[in-house]
Amino acid sequence: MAERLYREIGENIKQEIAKSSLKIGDKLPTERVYAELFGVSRTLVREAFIMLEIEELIEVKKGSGSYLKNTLSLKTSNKVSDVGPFELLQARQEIESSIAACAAKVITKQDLQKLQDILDIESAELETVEKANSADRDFHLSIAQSTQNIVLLDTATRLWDMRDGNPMWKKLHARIQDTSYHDQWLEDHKKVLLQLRKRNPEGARQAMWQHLENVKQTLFKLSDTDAPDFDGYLFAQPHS
Amino acid sequence: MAERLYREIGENIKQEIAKSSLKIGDKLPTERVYAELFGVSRTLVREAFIMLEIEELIEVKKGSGSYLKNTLSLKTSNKVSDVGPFELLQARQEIESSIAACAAKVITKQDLQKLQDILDIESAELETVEKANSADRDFHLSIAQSTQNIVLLDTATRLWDMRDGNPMWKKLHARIQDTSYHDQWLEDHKKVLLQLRKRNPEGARQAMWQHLENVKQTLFKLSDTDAPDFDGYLFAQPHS
DNA sequence: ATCCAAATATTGGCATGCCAATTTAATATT
DNA sequence: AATATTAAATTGGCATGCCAATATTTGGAT
Repeated sequence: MAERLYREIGENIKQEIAKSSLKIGDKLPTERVYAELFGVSRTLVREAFIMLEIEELIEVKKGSGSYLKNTLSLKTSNKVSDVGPFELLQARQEIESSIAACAAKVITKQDLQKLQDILDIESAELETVEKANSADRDFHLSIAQSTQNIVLLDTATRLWDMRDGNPMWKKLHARIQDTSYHDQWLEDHKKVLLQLRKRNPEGARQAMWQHLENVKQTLFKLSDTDAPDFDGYLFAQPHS
Repeated sequence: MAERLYREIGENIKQEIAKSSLKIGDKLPTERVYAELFGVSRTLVREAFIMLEIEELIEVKKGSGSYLKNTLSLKTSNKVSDVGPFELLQARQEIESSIAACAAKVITKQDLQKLQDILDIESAELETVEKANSADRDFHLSIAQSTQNIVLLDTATRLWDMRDGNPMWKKLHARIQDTSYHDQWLEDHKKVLLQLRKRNPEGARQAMWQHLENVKQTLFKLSDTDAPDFDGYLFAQPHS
């Protein structure tokens, strides 16, 4: 695996911590103890400790010892980069439906007009996949922008852009362009906009929820026909 | 400051990278170069490199060198980092209440026990501000973790950590420790946990919403007594 | 017996030095 | 001259050893 050793040591230490019943604030075994336990030098353990410290799992105090600070990061490899499309969509469903509800409360006429313009583009200009994709993104992020909350916009943007980092998504996306689920989603978008026009928070939440539910279902069907490639990404099924 | 040296070295290296016009993929100066530059041992620089590697800023290759991987983390002040406490809390209210609702559907007994443990710590151990703050963070993020969705956990973590980058928050936070709003919030937390126990999504959503509403109101009052310092941060008032 | 101070032990901080992987330069081979 | 082979230099990997901060024990004074 050609991985740097301190990472392996760090992961091992995480597991040791998880196995033991250490509580937050408790003192960890010393570097020397782990060094002997794993049969490596203390330097390496120290580096692993630095890793855990950066991950805010422990706190290191000179002359005293190291202390458990946080039990969250224990689950190995919290890498967000290689998260599956379904897990990502699940998160987007939760967050974006809330954003839609929030937007419904404060959306301006200009924002509504902008969304309408985007819908017009989506209706007409289905030429290329990129165009459609870009319009789709515009629609979702414009709603986030309508909340007038930079943090919400930033969060939505971040979630959307996570797709691009994942190779699985491209496969799924390639299949989407063949069929015309765009029509379904266009209808979804219209429903969302309608609720936003009515300034109905719960209606907007529900409409956005349903939209992303439809997207999930569509992707699920697609992945079903291409099952082998998507092994390991199905664990994060919608749980409702 | 009493900060570990490798952190300081790491920050210095970040600045050096920022000053120089290195692009992604470019080779960094060697550990030995930095060691001589800063007048420390290579071990220390190596530790700083590990820090940057954990932060996904660089990639270290044995025998070859270290390479710039990501320039995003360099920006100490991302556009969102200097957002006001109220705008941030508003966003957290929207998102974390949804997360709570989501968690209520799938939370395990272990997760519930863990939350109870955290509450116990919050109840008893109000010694230092850091402890209380750490427990608070643990409570909120543990709920996010209970959703078993890494993206949601990542999002919640990101939102929480935005506080630390903002100087305004520290001022507010300094005032909070004086008074005992902790009791109020502890009660809020208990209510949230109760709804999670009942596995009542809408109850959990409401409880978390109310909790963050209370936090907002508290901060608003505090900032009111210290009005001049918070000019420019009040634009993002709760809009409901 | 209690308390305080000094001695001792423990623990992380850090520098030095040698090893292994890789890259680069030199040299041989065609 | 081009290419393959080999030697040298570069670079990160890691262990050892001593230093400094903290914690613990000891012993004497009251």
